[in-house]
Amino acid sequence: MQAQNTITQMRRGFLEFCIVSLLANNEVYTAELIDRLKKANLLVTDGTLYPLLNRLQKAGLLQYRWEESESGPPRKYYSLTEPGRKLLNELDSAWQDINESVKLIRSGTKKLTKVQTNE
Amino acid sequence: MQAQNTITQMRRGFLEFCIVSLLANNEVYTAELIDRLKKANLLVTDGTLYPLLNRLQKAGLLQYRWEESESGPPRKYYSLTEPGRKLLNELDSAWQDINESVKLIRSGTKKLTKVQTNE
DNA sequence: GCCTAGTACCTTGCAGTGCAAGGTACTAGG
DNA sequence: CCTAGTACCTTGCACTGCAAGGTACTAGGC
Repeated sequence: MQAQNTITQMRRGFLEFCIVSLLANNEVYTAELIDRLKKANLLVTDGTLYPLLNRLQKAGLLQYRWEESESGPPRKYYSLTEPGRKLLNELDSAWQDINESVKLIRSGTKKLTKVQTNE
Repeated sequence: MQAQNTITQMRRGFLEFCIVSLLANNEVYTAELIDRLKKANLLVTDGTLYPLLNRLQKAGLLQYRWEESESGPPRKYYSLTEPGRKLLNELDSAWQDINESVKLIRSGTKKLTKVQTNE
């Protein structure tokens, strides 16, 4: 599966961007995050998420707070720190830049693609 | 540099997408590709590009043709194969999907971010 | 013929990531 | 106790971008 592999690569990095975005306004715990990402058509497993969250937390970008649950073990509610907010802004810019680049490249392509695939 | 690292991740996959896009209409050789990517603000080194092109070629997505140069060694001009064109379409869809997802997530974020950063 | 500079192609090794699989620990109910 | 459900975490694999270093062709000076 060539395409699938590339698409996985595409989603790299955005995942982090999306997560930081989702944490920008709410305290959220992992299962909730997975759920929200799924609603935006980004399928992620917890084996992906936990290392990512831990990494961001150790880097000082996230903070967490334990809260007990009535239906199981306690939950870790994450939220952004001030540096995390700064990162979010940087990623937002980067995202817009990349978007711009892709637009630029794609715009020069589409017209000619049509002609060529016509053959 | 946390942000820089993430941004590198972000560009993963897109690079492949951009390259396939650039090859959609023209035969291009490596140095030319680097140049065009640079014009779209995507800085890439040849150490990144050669393995990528070789990989795509071995997967049957690209084909190449040697052409002699007047100012040095011969050049390898790449172009898309039919499966490569198919990949381009798939990546295009994936790109739009991701774009949609990010929009969805970001739209829910921005409003509240403003309020919160106001603190 | 030999040397240097310029161009083009390619390989190796490192650091970083997503993900599947497997593991620990808490709660509730029989 | 034992099972089921939930939540958190770790390990190992495959893959990638990139810096650094290498090979090979041409042209021009001597």
